Amino acid sequence: MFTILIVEDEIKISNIVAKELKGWGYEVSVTEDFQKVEEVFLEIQPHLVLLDINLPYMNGFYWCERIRRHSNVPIVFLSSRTETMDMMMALNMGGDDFIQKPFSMEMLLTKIHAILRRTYTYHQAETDILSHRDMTLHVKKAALTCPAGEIELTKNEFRILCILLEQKNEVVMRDELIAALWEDEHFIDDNTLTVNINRLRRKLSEHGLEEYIQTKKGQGYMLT
Amino acid sequence: MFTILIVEDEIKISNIVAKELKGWGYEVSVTEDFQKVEEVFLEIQPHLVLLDINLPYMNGFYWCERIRRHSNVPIVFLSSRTETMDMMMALNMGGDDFIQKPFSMEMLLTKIHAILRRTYTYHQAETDILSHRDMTLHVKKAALTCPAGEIELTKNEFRILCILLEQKNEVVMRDELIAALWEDEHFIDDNTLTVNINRLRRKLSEHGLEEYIQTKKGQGYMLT
DNA sequence: AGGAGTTATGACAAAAATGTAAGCTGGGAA
DNA sequence: TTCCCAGCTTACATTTTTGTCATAACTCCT
Repeated sequence: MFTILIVEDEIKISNIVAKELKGWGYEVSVTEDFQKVEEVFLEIQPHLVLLDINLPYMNGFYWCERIRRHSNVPIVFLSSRTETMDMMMALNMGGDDFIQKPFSMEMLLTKIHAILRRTYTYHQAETDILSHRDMTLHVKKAALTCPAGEIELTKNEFRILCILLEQKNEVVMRDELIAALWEDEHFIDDNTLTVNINRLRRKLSEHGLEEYIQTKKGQGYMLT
Repeated sequence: MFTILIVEDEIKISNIVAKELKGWGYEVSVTEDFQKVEEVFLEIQPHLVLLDINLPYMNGFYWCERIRRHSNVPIVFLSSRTETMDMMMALNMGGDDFIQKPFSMEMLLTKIHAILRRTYTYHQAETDILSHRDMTLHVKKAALTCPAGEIELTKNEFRILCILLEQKNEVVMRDELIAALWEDEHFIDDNTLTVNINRLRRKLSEHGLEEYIQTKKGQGYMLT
């Protein structure tokens, strides 16, 4: 469940917003005690911050800057100022969106939803995945999928493929691979890498992924 | 460097925008051939899509929906329609932002920048590392480090730890773990999971990480 | 305390992964 | 052509990993 922190001095507004958000299943904390924004923030570790710009003690930009020193939590600014400058400043300081008062609750919800989705839902799925042509590596499963099905990878195969995928369309030096796989064990047979590449290639071929790993003679390997 | 795909039928506009974006160091592709949006998309694999809503062949919503079947790339809608409904629809369909024409180039750049930051910059460092207390899992190396040094993990240990780390401070059900590790092999011994947890625990203990994995009886396991 | 249900542990055999050695290939240089 | 060298392939022994079983330990009831 998502937790949202509202930093707003107009209690009338924060009450309405908090109630509405709670109705949609969010957990909501409100603070008007601006001296304590950071304490509250650390305590509840919100998934998103709704931050009014016009605050009595220090303005929203100040708190945004403070929050950004330690956290990448999404920040949505609220403001009755309509100047474009404010809006751009908010975004340039690390804010994620800007909503002008008065706003419709529906719009607020939609924007919050979109940002939470972008921040938490999408990314999680995306970063676990490295793909290239017909193969998809599910990093956190250490398994590969292709049109022919799932391919189980050993630790070595997984590591090699990760490195190649991270630098696809670039040559990865043999040395770099050896360093990455065997760290300090410098007594490793140079041919060991070749054998491991061979085994990976075979496993790919067996599942219809042929000639994915290309040899760059005298240098290393490359995915194409 | 970031690649941006512009899908826009008014060439006047796309030219101006493309030129401006290029000036800021983005790589830009433009398409007005809407039959081929998907081909172009797959070919260039953009980091962000600028999508006009009012397109002659199929509208922007349609393409958004098509793109979202395969990709979570950020999508920013452009539209001369100002109705709130359009804007909300755009966000609800998986869009990330909505810009009304006519727009200032500055505003467009600011928004694009904010979204790219949210999508790619913030999380990058965080994603291949999962950590908890004294242990750090380097996801793409399938290896764990702790004050005592590096801990080699087997495939099963790695998978279990990934799942626990992704949901740290939450109980992970035994069923969930079994499903994640053995997918369809429903003839797996239920105790097999216990044994694997046991082995993982032992390996952690041997490196000074004791009592990290807590048993929640009748439910599953939890990292604390 | 007794008993049922759940989790932990140790042992073991089967399967998989890994490093190394020995010989092979194929293309470029002499 | 012949030779050389980087990389490839096959084979094999060793080490790891893995699933299962049998048994122990624990927890929560009554």
